[in-house]
Amino acid sequence: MAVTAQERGTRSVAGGLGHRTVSAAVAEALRQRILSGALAPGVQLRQDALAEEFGISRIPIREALLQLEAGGLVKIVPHRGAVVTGLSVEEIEDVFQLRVSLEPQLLILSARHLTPEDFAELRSLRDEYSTALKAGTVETWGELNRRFHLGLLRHAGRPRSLAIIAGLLQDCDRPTRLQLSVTGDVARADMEHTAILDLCEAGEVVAAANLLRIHVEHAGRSLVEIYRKSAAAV
Amino acid sequence: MAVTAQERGTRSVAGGLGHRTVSAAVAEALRQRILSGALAPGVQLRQDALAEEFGISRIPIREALLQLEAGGLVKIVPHRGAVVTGLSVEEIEDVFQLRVSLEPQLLILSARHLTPEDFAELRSLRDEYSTALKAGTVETWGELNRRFHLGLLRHAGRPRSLAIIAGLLQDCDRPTRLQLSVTGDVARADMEHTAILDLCEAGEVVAAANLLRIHVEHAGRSLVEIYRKSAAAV
DNA sequence: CACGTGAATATTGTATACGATTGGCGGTTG
DNA sequence: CAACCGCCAATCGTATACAATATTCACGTG
Repeated sequence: MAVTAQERGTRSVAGGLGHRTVSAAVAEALRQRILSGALAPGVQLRQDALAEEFGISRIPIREALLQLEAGGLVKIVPHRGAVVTGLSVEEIEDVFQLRVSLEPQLLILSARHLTPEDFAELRSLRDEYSTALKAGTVETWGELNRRFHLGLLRHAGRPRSLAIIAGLLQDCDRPTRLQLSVTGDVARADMEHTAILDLCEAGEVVAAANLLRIHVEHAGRSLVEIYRKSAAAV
Repeated sequence: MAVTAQERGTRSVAGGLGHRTVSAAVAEALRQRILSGALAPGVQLRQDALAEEFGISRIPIREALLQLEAGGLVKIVPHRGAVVTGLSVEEIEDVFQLRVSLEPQLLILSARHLTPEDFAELRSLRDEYSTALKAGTVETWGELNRRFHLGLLRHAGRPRSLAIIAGLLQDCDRPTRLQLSVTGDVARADMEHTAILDLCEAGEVVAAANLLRIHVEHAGRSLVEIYRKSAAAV
């Protein structure tokens, strides 16, 4: 067993039309809406409306909402419905602090097991990423960044840690769009990704881990600062 | 009608107080069964059987299973049902490694904000805990240990970290029963809990954090060792 | 005029019924 | 004798229907 986190790399990301159940498909659709910002924090999701919109019954809607609650994207209150969640500044700081605590440590474990194929894939991701940034297609950035970071840590042999980090990255994703569309940290992140890759390939795992730590620290600080300025965050 | 476990609790699940929905009550009932070991890893949970046993429809059963999947207690495969999950040795090592990385750090943040009321509660928990151990009532140990550790870290101001640690502690819980009924680490854990409390109250937060780290490290090593010996772990 | 109270309404929670998918079994065939 | 194919039973997934609960608003009362 222990197959909880592996398959999501190959299957669930795979394609929109590969879903075996309706509820899973709805969950994915809603997930993307929330992550893309189309459904803002605080919005209430009414089962009837969603059911009618998707042309299905309420049962799969309910199950999809439960799956989303598992990922922390909505909060369900009995008899009162589901509400899209948002992160407070404290929670964002916490998420980045966790990433700082965990990611470099895992990179040290994972780096020396990265294969040439892994490096090829990571470079490809980085390229996609910088292309997407130049094109201004912010929608895909979070996903690409997530896959990049997870790809780096893939071979750490720590499945539970990886699952946790996947969740943290997803939570970073939503607020990060804000950061990216505003600041110039974009280019910096791109350069840092490249540098981390180079250090890993050169076998300088400790230096790579340090840079990764700085990379995450900076992203966190920058994001928190922006969040504090646009103080409307719930 | 082989198993009518409904009798053991005179009140029907639907009438259980504290739960506002049937699905939540079922989820809690199943959770306790899994955590207590009554439902071993690998066991398949059939919705029809559970529905009949609880005297309710399959819908709340399904939703309860989804909630359990959120907590990682079962794995649901489309069209093939839910199976109780077990942790591999690697995952257990990972869980304890995560606790080692996170808990001491949070204790440093939390310790100086612990109030006299907090200390009173923590001492009470520790007393309950040692009493339960002398009485051999292993069932409650996990819950008490969880509340003790979470209570220590309560004021760290890191909500997300706390939620993650809560999950880690729950995952430690199941395999830990094994450890406790076998080894003599019981008394040691009790003493360490007391010592950690004393150091916190004395303001020696760094020393307390160090001891906490050692405490968790030892529990992890001991458990992994036992797991490796009784190699039946799935 | 403020405020508690009650019924009406909207929304969620659960039961029942039907359809879809999976896995196994027996028959047939090379 | 082994392997393949189609049928059948078991189980899960979804739709429809009903019940329970929370929210809203009008109403009467202090």
